Parts: sequence; C-alpha cells; structure tokens
Amino acid sequence: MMVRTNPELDLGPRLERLTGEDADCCVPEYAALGSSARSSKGFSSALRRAKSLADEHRLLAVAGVKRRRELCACEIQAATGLNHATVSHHMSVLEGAGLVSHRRKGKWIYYRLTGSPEVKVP
Amino acid sequence: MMVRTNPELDLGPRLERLTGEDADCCVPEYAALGSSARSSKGFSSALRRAKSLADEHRLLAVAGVKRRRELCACEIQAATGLNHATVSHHMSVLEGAGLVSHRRKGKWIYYRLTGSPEVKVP
DNA sequence: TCGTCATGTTGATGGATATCTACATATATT
DNA sequence: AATATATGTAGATATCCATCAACATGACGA
Repeated sequence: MMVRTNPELDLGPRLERLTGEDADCCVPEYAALGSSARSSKGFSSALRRAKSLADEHRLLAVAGVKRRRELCACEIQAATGLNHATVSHHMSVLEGAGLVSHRRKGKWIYYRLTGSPEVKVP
Repeated sequence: MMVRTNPELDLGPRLERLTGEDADCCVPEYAALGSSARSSKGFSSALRRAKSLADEHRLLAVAGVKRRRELCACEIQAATGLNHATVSHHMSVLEGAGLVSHRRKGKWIYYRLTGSPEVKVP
C-alpha cells in the first residue's frame, strides 16, 4: 500500500513541518491569519449579511421580496404570520445589513432588494 | 409634475388593487406566498448555511480555510483565540450545514471547504 | 379635527446559543 | 504500558436576540 499522501492534499512547507521533527501546528502565524481575515475588506459586512439572513422569518421575507419584487410590511406580516412589531424589527435589521431598502406610498411602506440577496465569505 | 408612477415600480394588478377602491393589502394570498417560499427547494438549507456563517468565529474559520485550503482544529483555535471545545462545537455546526468536511491525519483533523462558502436566498 | 389603518419604537421576557470547565477518546511517542 | 498531544462530548452558565404588548407616529378619509 502506498504511503505517499494524495498530491492534492500536499500542502508543501506547512505539511512538511507538521510531519517533520517539530509537529507543533499551533504557531502564532495562525493568530495573524485570524486578524488578517477579520480585518479583510468585507468581513464585517458579510457577517452582518449572514446574521440578517440567519433567521427563518427574515429569510422568508427576503425570499418573498425576491419573488414579488416588492412587498409592503403588512404583506410580509401576512407571509410570516408575525406580529407587526416583529416584522418592523426584522425589516430594520435587513435594511441595516444593506439587503433591502424601502419607499413610502401613502400608508404603506414597500420593501425591495438593494441587490442580489447573498452572502459571500471574503 | 407627473403623477404617473415610475414604470419600474408599477406592479400591475396588485398595485392597481392597492390604489383602487379596496386598499386592503393584507390578503390571505400572502400567507400562501410565505408557505410556498418556506417549503421551496433549498430554503432550509440556505437557512442552516446562513446560521452557520452568522457567527464571527465561524465566519473567521471559514475565511481562514478558504485562504489556506485546509486548516487543522488547533490552527483554527489559534486563528480565533477560542477554547478548543468551542472550536470543536463551531466546526461541527459548519459541517452540519454542509460547508466544511474533515479528514484525519494522525493526531490532527483537517477541515476544508466542501464547495463555495456562500449563501443564496432561494 | 377626529377616527382609523399601517407602521415604528420601547420595554420586558422567554428561548436559543456561544462559551468554558471537566471529562472522555484517539493517536503517537517513549 | 504510560504519557503527551489533539480533539470530541457533556453539562452549566451567561449573553444575545426574537417576540409581543403597549404606546407613539404618520397618512388618509369623514
């Protein structure tokens, strides 16, 4: 049986270090990786977008707006079955994350997508 | 000044009904919209993916794995600064959402992405 | 201007979850 | 076998947040 590792899994220097004399992989280098990724362009934005979609009712609201192009708050309330106060809260979260915007038409406030409702890891 | 609404905002029958004699927009139709979107293909999957990315440390772990192609648990621990038990919990959440998989190599367990780490609203 | 409808805001609360400690399991080394 | 390292699991706790009732605001019509 081959001992050789799958070349696709070969990570070069790091894996060599891991399989070499010093097997300690928890080096300070990875703390830097963390802070670099955390401060990368779009990290906090992606986090807020993910948080805003990480709720069943908010995801439902966004899915509904995506289908109908725009929905007023009371339509979203009917679609979700929630109290109007809760809908208002959810929509402000989505708007704060930049996923939806609103316009007023008389008594109604219509929400629509500001762009493609998706989250990409930076 | 034109009273006509922006044609891009014209929603046809629904908007006509809204501006017509019957201004009630909270019709049962929208409850059906909700249940249809909720049961649509990929809704629960998208929800779990969004939930799994809606945490700073999990998003950081995924971003790190995306950059390095794979990371072992202790490297993720170093990158996040968390307790190892917390890292283990987070990685099982990500794996449960189908975002990462793992392989064992000796004492270490390496995590990698199963695909593109993103969330799309169905 | 008064009443009604649609929506936003505030405050309280229950439930979800991120986190850690302590213990258990797996692998490798001596 | 015994020890050390890496990781998983269980339970406890603290924090976050979704939800609603109550009140406030804004718009329209009588």
